[in-house]
Amino acid sequence: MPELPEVETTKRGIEPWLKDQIISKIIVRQPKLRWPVSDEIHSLEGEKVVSLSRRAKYILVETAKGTAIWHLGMSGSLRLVEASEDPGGHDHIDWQLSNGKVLRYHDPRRFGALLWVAPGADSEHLTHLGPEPLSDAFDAAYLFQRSRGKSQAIKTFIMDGKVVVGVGNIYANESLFKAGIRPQTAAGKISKQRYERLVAEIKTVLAAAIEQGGTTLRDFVGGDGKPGYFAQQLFVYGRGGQPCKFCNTTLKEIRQGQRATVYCPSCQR
DNA sequence: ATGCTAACCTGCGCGC
DNA sequence: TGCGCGCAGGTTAGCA
Repeated sequence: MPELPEVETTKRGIEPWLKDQIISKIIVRQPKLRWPVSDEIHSLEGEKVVSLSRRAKYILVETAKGTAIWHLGMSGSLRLVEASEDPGGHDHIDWQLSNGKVLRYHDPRRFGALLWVAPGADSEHLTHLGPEPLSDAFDAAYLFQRSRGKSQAIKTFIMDGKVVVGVGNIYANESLFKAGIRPQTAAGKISKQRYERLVAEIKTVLAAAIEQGGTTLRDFVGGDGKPGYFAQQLFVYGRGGQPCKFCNTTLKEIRQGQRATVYCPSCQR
């Protein structure tokens, strides 16, 4: 479930409990995630957590003996639990901490990952990523330039992590609605002016969702175990066949690259 | 190079 | 009540 706001919320939620703590022990009950969990992850045992950071939808936990990189996939969550709390189904990984707490990774679909990279090394997964959507590097000039000559639909274009990271299916739908752009439009045919609007809406929508702790759909919980409250503010995602909140036109639902796209045929041109 | 499809995996809701 | 089908927040490999 996690999109960028959920990942950022998770990172902020667990950071105070992890930073400067010693990782006493790492228990991997199920190593078969998106990529197998390497045995080298155990080199973090006994190490102090120096810092946490986020790049795209990855959470990086740095120690002197290497960096752990979490990805939550579609259904993953990370939260702090008491050591006395028994693991349940799909609780694949525990990090026992020196403060007595346990960082517990839960992921029914196992599309997530826990990677280990050596100190000072770069992960292959992070090296070819586009700019962060909330950074100054992501602007209309950049998107306009990157999109010239592309016949690809604007929606799949902005969901491509090599173009810009962190724009998942929910926020791609929402920002295209707010920008008034039809999702099927070829990226290469969109004017600089319309990209100005789109970039502004992507930044606004993501920032607002982070502010409110992410979007809760089915089972997401942030690092503190509390759900987010953005879901009721969605204009199009999950609302196919229902009336547009602006103009009352029936929202249309189509598929683009096996993902649901919902848009307003009247507001989005 | 570009852009689309299938695949990874489990759970849930819906229609019958 | 139970069963089968379709769908779900992401990402990558492979193919035309």
